[in-house]
Amino acid sequence: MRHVDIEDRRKKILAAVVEAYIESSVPVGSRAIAQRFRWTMSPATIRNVMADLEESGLITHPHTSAGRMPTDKGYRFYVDSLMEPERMTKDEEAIVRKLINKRCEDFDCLMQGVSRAISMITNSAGIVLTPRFKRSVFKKIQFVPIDSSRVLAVLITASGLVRNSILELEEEISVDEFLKMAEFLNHDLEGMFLGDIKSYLTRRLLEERDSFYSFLKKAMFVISSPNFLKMQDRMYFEGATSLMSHPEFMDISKARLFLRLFEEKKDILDLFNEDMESEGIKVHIGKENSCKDIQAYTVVTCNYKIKDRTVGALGAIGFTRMEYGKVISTVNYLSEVLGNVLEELG
Amino acid sequence: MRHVDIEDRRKKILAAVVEAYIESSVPVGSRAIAQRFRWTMSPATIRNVMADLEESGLITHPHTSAGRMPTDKGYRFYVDSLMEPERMTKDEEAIVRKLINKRCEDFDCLMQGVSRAISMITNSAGIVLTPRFKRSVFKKIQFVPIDSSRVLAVLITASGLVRNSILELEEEISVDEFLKMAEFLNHDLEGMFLGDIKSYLTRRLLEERDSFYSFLKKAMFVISSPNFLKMQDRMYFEGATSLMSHPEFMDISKARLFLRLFEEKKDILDLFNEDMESEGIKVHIGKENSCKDIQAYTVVTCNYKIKDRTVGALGAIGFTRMEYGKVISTVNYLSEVLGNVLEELG
DNA sequence: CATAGCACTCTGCATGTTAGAGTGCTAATC
DNA sequence: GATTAGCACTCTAACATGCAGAGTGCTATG
Repeated sequence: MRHVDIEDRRKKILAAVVEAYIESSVPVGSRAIAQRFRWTMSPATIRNVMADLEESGLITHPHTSAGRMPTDKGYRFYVDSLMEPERMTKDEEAIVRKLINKRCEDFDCLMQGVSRAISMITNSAGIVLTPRFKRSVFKKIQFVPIDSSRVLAVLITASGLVRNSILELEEEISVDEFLKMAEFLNHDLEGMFLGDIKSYLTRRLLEERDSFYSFLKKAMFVISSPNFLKMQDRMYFEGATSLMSHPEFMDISKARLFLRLFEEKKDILDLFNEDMESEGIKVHIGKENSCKDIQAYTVVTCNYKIKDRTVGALGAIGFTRMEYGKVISTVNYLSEVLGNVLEELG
Repeated sequence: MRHVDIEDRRKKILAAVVEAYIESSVPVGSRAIAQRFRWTMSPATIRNVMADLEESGLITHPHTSAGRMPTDKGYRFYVDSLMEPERMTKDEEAIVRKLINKRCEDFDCLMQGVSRAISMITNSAGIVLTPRFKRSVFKKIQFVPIDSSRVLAVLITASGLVRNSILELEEEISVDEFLKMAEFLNHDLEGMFLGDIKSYLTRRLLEERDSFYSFLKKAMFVISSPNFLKMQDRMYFEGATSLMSHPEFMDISKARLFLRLFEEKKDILDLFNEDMESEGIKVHIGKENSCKDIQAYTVVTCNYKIKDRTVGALGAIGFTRMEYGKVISTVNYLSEVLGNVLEELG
C-alpha cells in the first residue's frame, strides 16, 4: 500500500531532523537530510515532506530561509515512537564504577558521585534526591542525653540510613524513662514507614486510655518535636558547567535563570517528588512542564528503590535538544545502581 | 607643605577612580572624576595625576583613548589605606535575621542561610565551610549496634554538633564491651580536640602494657576505622547567579570556568583552610591568588569561632571590582553571627 | 509522483563611515 | 611653578552597505 510508505517516510524524515538537530544544534536543511539518506531522495522531495511535518506542528522554521528544527511536540513524538533505546557503552559504565566505588562509603560522596556520573555521561545536569525520609522504614531508635534539657535522638532506617536530631525538652525526662521509651518504640514501630509513625501513635493514644497513657503521651511529644520528623531531605545537583558550553546559553541571562532554578530548588523538588509517585522513566519536554522557568528544558526523572520500595528519585535536566536515547538509558541505569548500592550499604 | 598636598591628592584621586569604577564597571575618564570632586579640579589636572598613578602601576588603560581602571595593586592600596569601613545597614541586618532565624534549627538550613545572606548583601557569591571536624572538641560518644558486623558510632562535640558513622567490624565486639568502651572514651577524651584523639590513644597504648592493653587496642581499632575520623567536612556555596548579571561574565566561557571552581571545590577549600589558621578578615585580590583560576576574582575570608576557638571559615568571592567596604564588613559580621548561633545551638 | 531548476528571502560577515569619549601635549594663565 | 584651556589625535561603538551562502517555495518537466 502506498499510504504506509508515505507514513513511513514521514517518520524517517522526522527522526532524521530530530537527530541531525540534536547533533548540530543548528536548523537542518533539506540538503543535509538528503545527505543523511545517502541521496536516496532528493532535497526537493524532502522539502515537501518537511512542509507537511511543519503543518502537523512537529517541526518549525525560525525564519523563511532557515532549516527546520523540531518543536516540543516533535520531540515528544520522537521519544514515544521513533527513538531507539541506547545501550550503555563500556566507557560509560567505567565512569560509573569510578565515581561510585566502595571506597567512598560516605553518603554525601555517593550522592555526589551519582549526580556527577549522570551529568558526565549525558552532557546534561544530574540531579539526585536523597532517600525521602517519610518513605524510609523504621528500624531502631536510640536516645543520647546531652544535658538536662536536651537529648539526641538517633534513628536508623531499615535501609541503613542514619538521621539524628537534637530534641529540646520542656519537661524533664529521666534517663530511665528514655531507655523504656526507646525499647517501646523499637518494638512497636519496627518495619513501619516513618511517614506513618505519627498517625499510628495518635491512634494508640486514643485506644489506650489507662496505665500506658502518660507514657505514650511523652513518646508522642518527643516524636512530634518540631525538628524530628521533618528532616533534611536534600538535593544534589552537578554539571551546570557542561550545559554552559551549549549555544542555548549564549545569552547569559538564560544561564542565570537556569541557575536560579537550583538556588530556589522548590520547582525542581516539586517535579521530582511528584514523579516519584509512579514507576520508571518520566520525560517532560519543554512546554509540557507546568513550571514556566523549566519550559525551555527537558527533565528526565526516575524513581529508585531499596528492597522493592521507592525511596527517592534522580534524573537529568538539559535542553530540549538533548540526546534522549542516551539520557533515558543513563538515568534508568543509575537509578538501579543507586538502589543497589544503598541496599548493600544498608 | 606642598608635598603633602600632592600625596594627598594622589590618594583622593585613586580612591575616586576605584570607587567610580566599582560603581560603573566601565573605565572612568578624567571628566567623570572632576565631576565627582564638584569641579574643584579641572580634568586636565586630573589627567596629569592619573598619568602619574599609571606609572606607579596603580591604574591602567585598556587602550589609548579609554578611561582608567584600577590594577590589582591599585585595589590593594585602596583596601589597605584608603577604604573606609562600612557599617551594616538596618535592611541588611534584617536580611540576616530573616535568613538565620531560630525556626531553622536544621544545620543544613543554617549553613545555607549564612551563605545566602552573604551573597544577597554583597552581590557576590557566599561561601561557608562547615565547622572542621578536627577542630571540634570531644564531648560524648555512644555506640548503637545495628547487626552482628556493624555498629553505629554517634559522636557529639562540645559545640553540639553531631556526627555519626557506621563502623564495619572485623572481629565481633559484644554489646557489653561497647558499653565499657564508650564509658572509657567518654571519661578519658572529654575536652580533647578530635584531631588529637588518635595520637593520644597511640601514646596510651605504648604506656600501658598490661591489663588494659587489649581493651585499648580494640578502642583504637574502632577509632581509626577508615570512615570514622575523616568525616564529611562540607562547603556551602550560594549566589553564583548574582554574579551572572555582571558584565565580566559577558563571555560565557568565563562563567563556566568560575562554576567549575565550585564543582571541583579543591582550590577553594585549600584557600579557606589555609586562611583559617590566622585571625580575622583576609582579602586576596586577583593575581595575589596562587591558584590561577581564581586570579580574576577577589576572595574575602574570615574564620569563625565557637567558645573562642576557631572551628571554621566563611567568606565571599566576587570580581576584583567588588564593593570592598561592604563585603569586608558583611563577612566579618556574619562570622560573628554564625559563631554565636552555633554556640547557642550547642 | 518525484525531481530539477529558478526566483526569492534571510543570515552572517566584512567593510566603510561617523559620532563620541578620552587622552597627551603645549601654550597660556594664575 | 602649578594649573588649566585648547587642540590634534586615537580608539570604540553603532550603524549602514554590500555580498556570499544556505535554504525555501513554486513551477515545469521526466
